[in-house]
Amino acid sequence: MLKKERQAYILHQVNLHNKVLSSSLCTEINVSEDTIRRDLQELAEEGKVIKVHGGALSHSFNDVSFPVNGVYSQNQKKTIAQKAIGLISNGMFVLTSGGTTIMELARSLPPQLKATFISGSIPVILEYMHHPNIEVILIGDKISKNSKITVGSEAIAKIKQMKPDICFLGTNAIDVEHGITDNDWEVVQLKKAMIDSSKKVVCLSIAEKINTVQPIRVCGIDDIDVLITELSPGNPVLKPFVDAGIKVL
Amino acid sequence: MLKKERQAYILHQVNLHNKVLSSSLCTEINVSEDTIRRDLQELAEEGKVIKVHGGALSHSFNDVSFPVNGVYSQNQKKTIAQKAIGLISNGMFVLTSGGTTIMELARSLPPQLKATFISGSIPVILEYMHHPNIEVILIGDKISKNSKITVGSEAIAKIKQMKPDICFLGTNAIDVEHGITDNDWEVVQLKKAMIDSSKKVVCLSIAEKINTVQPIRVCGIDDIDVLITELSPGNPVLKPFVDAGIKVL
DNA sequence: GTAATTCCTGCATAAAAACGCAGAAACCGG
DNA sequence: CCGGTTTCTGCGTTTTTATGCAGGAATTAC
Repeated sequence: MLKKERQAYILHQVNLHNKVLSSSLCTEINVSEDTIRRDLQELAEEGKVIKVHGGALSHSFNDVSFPVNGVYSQNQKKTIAQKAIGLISNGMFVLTSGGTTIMELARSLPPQLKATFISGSIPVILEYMHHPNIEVILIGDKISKNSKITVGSEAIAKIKQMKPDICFLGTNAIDVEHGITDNDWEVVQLKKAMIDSSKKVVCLSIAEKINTVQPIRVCGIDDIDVLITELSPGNPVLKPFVDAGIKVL
Repeated sequence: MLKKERQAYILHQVNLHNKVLSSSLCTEINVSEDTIRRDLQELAEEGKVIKVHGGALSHSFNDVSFPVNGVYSQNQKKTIAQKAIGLISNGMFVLTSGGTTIMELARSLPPQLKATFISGSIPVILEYMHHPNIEVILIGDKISKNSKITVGSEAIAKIKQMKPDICFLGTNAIDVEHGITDNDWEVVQLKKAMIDSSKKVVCLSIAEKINTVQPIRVCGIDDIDVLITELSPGNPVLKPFVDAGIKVL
């Protein structure tokens, strides 16, 4: 087999599977590992693959998945934020959790909106503060440095005293069977309280998180009134939620 | 599984869920905890995640900071902050108001200090959050967009429930005859509550504000235990305060 | 406080890479 | 077709890398 031919084959494999192992290539093509290594090196120098210890990766693997500066999947989250804004009207009391999706919602609020926003998430509160017309209520308590929200019994007690018109939950994982789940015990306690207090519960989730599960349960899907993703409501992936009686946007 | 591949997976998980545990990752990917830890360490060095005890956090909304516009008389305020820090010891409950002098205090806190800091000022709270060892309690209520602090009866009620060891007040105007005065009614209400609750009241003021008066009265000088300025305690301008029984630093 | 995790350091091992070399194959100008 | 040159390939050796393991220190949780 010719060198060029071999390299073309390797390139094809990389693009097909996003990854190749030197070891498997050399048995497939029946050449020594050195040859494969030299081929990969050449391809890497030409920028056609990314060489790593043990094999090579396709370009798409490495670059795309990592947002340098901003938010992961920001465009999807912007879409979600726009849909969510449609549910808010003037004069409403809106309770929100934290998370990057909610941040996106906060940034996208139309300037003329007059409503009251309540949250315990510091980054989200900062966004709300920039808005000219909304009132901002901050839920106080001990601050969790990890999640940048106030956590504890005081915060939960405060939430339970309220009866907001609508509640937006940034979601970590959602599944038809297990409902909303999360990975931080304190955050879960807060979200539970938020769900209990609110007249209407809206769950914001990028499609990637649908049908994933985390260790701690927040609520079952029965407790959710509306589910918003960046997908169109007719998408098959959302059908189980529609069937369960959730309004999907 | 290739190392890069694994790291890409980890990064993806972090971006998706904002937080990962080393323990759960190592069962998911089926490698030893050491490997996961080394991966997280590398990713952290590349600035792609933030490593914490037991796992890692997403970078996305973790470095919140307030736009800090040039602080007026910063050097004097640094001097004041240094003097104020001398009054804080490990284990104390410290209540603080807002204002740039307090900001300077927050920034200057020694990293090894372990204490609990309480405030309703968003910019100050953000500074406290950057500190590795202090606990931060946020007083919640409606946010005043002007002064960036929480104001209202809930906030005042919360303060009244506490009995902090010491209270640091950033001062707008102080005068031997009229005591501490200010120009924002809501802020004054809060400061009054803070003074009432605290075992010890420390007033931080740059010399420029001494012997000035604002329209609304916070308290008389009898209520002040300690006065800190950038001047030496022997300075003639401070003599009236010494004579009034205030400890001047 | 004490117990349980988690972290770090050094080390051992196995896998992979780099290097030099030599034989084989391809190329090329006559 | 042929000698000379270049390129390619495989092999053995040395280096580097990746990973796991054991212990003691540090941190966190109860």
